Amino acid sequence: MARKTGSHSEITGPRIKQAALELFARHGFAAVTMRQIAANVGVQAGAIYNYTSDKQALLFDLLDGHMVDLLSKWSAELVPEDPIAALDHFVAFHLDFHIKRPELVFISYMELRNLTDLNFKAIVEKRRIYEKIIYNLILSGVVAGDFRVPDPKITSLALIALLTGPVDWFREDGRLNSDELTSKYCALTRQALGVSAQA
Amino acid sequence: MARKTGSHSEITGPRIKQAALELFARHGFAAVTMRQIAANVGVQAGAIYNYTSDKQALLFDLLDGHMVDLLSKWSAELVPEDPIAALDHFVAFHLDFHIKRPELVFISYMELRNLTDLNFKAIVEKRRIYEKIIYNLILSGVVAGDFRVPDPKITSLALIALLTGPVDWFREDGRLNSDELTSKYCALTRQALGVSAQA
DNA sequence: GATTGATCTAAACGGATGTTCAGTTAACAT
DNA sequence: ATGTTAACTGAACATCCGTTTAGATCAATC
Repeated sequence: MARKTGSHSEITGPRIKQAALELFARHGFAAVTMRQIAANVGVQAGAIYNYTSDKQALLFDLLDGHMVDLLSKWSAELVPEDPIAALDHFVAFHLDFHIKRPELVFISYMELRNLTDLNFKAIVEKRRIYEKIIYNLILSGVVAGDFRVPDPKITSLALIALLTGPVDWFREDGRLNSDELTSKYCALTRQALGVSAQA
Repeated sequence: MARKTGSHSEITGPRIKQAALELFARHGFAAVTMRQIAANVGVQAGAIYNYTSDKQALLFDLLDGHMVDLLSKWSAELVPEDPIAALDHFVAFHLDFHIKRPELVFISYMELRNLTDLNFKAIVEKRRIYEKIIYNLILSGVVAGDFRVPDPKITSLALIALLTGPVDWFREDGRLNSDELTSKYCALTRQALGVSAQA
């Protein structure tokens, strides 16, 4: 047996990526076998190598694609100049982007160590760029006198931890919908950054 | 060859645990082999089975011991009745406990999925107890009128994410020492929970 | 100084791993 | 109808996995 009916190359490729994503997220990169991924797609293990050079590339492409997606989507945003409005905008953007991709967020945090040195550096560099974005955002609010924070650098790291937390527990069909989540976290971050209440 | 000079049972046991902890944290449970752990201790793989029933037990004992340690240490704390002072106390306790055990915190988050069903439930139950502690702490502050939070349940989850974040980046020899970290996070959490500034 | 038991080694076990590859099939071009 | 090729199978590969086990070594005991 070989190819069934119809050409499958344009459907099998994405399906392998999707299966790898789900399995890596659920069981971890090291615990997932190529045979499991293949079985999930309905194909033999060898067929995967028509679409990826090896298991490592499968992981890297997922993580790198995630970061490229994040940075390019933020670049396309029209960010208000007012620091407080910009903060709200960022909170909404970050929450929305991350909540929609819980598996990618999860493996991007978990599986960094399973990247080879070169691949690792490539991802960390893109992450550093994103951290710089939020650092500058906080800094401009401090300079403008809108935010009251003791240490912008620490605050920027704390803010990322705070805003990424919901990925662990938020469910679209849970007690809150995403709009309610966003408005609650906008209020929470405003408060955390010392925005005066009447603003 | 077998035993060198002197009895080693009381030294080899802890060393296996320590090696397993370090390797699990660095490479992940599934990626670490019994032979690697053994080599780290300076022993053959088979010798490990004098101290643990299998690889799974090695992981579970680490995670369970961590939670038992956390809960018993908090029980031993003398917590002020005043909600704001209690919050400060909790922040200091949580930060101190967690930044002293970065590897255990890391694998407690990462390797939950590698536990068997029964072991998993045992850990999650202990974690739930800890989450309840901070939830009640926030609730009492809200009832007393000291905290101003829109949703105590969400705030308690956000607070844990916020306070556990430093584990990822805090270094004892970094820009901040642990006292500075604690005071900055006390201020940050007070602000986040809406404690009025003059308090 | 022989016996015992704790501690460990070295080798082996069946099975699983990532990856390769010769061969097969189905779709398409001519 | 024939040839070509993309897409896949099925089997093989060397190696590694967690775990077991028989036997070696040493400290302690009598």
